[in-house]
Amino acid sequence: MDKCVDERMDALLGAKDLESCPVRDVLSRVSGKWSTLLLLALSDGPRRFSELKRFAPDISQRMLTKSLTDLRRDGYITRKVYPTQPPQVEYALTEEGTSFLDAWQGVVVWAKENRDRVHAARKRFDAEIDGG
Amino acid sequence: MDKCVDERMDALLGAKDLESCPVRDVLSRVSGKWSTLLLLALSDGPRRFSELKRFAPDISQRMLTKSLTDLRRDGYITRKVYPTQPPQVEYALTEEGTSFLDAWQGVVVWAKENRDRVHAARKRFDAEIDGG
DNA sequence: CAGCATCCCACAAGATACTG
DNA sequence: CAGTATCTTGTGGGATGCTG
Repeated sequence: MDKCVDERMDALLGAKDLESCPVRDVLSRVSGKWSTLLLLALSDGPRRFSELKRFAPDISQRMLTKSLTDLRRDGYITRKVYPTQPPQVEYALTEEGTSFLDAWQGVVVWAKENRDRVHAARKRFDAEIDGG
Repeated sequence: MDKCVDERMDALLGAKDLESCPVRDVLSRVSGKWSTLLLLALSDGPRRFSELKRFAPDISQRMLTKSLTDLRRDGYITRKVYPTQPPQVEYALTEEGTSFLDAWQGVVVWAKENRDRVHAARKRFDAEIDGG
């Protein structure tokens, strides 16, 4: 069902050679509330669990763990355990994660450049509604 | 609260001159299940409500209406009503919508190019879990 | 320190029925 | 045809407490 959506999505993009859900499938992992932020947090280099938590204090521990696991599962980051006492765990971007971030930057830059336009549009729209 | 997240996000991107939530705020509108698909559907030219519905048969009418309204509110698309009987309504990309799609294409292309890698990573990860 | 388990809630999204 | 209104459900995410 979602499959056919992606087929149409692909049709629009010029690639007809698909057999299952290419785009939505991949992007779903990265569309969560914290995923891209965590990838960005790792873009200067490896970070420990507690460093990431400090970086995003408003993330719940549950979601930090979950997001990191999901990103790891899809190959965006690695996890290295140092058998110290207490234990240390270090997360780092893979090449896949780095190349994704490159693509993602385009969207982030767009969002920043067009933020005012978007807000203006919202204001206009809401005013119209009020006006009648 | 989300504000500081965006500040950190921006810090990572090198822009410190912010005062509220620039990135997440803008992207939230476009992170829905249907938004980008509908924008893509409009990329060949204007489409009527029923055409969009046919393009994505698995969208509910409620979500089609809602997504189109949201996109319109943020200035990505326009809505033109032709006073015929029965009525016709035509949706079209704005320049803002078009330029967003340009940025978005980068991510879509990445997703398609890296789909196999992502799947392979998932398989590896799940196998490890099983193995112990 | 770096998690996992459990409970809970808000909100995105679907289903269905009705209207100008 | 192009919606609106209402009810319901699924799930992303938060809060809290416990462990190696």
